[in-house]
Amino acid sequence: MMKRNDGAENPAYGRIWSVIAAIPAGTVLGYGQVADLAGLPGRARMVARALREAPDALQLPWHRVLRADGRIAFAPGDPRGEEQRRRLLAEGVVFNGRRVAPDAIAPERLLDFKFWGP
DNA sequence: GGGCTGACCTACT
DNA sequence: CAGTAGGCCAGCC
Repeated sequence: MMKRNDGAENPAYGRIWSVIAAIPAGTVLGYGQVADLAGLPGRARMVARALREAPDALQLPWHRVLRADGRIAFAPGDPRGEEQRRRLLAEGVVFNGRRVAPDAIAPERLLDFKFWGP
């Protein structure tokens, strides 16, 4: 019989959560970028699942993760998306309509430096 | 083992 | 610039 909790024990989830926890306030990242920094290229959807399964005890800045084009992943009107937009605004992230300002998206180079140094 | 689902991505129209 | 189509990968019946 399959364990339903198998995904929560996946070590990849731990790396994903670590990357998200290291995102500086006021900046955002795409799911694909998070996956890439976690050493899991092409697994953006796994990042989404990891966020969904993330325990509240970790207090992850989940609101700093959005789509590659800078839009909120949730559908417009979704309470979670509303809260995400509200938290980002509180951090000084500028919204241009549904998308965040391009300069709010952290370049991968910068985060590589943050993790591994020059 | 086969098929559906999803907090996605890229390219094209 | 907005909307659509196909692709990819892992988790769960």
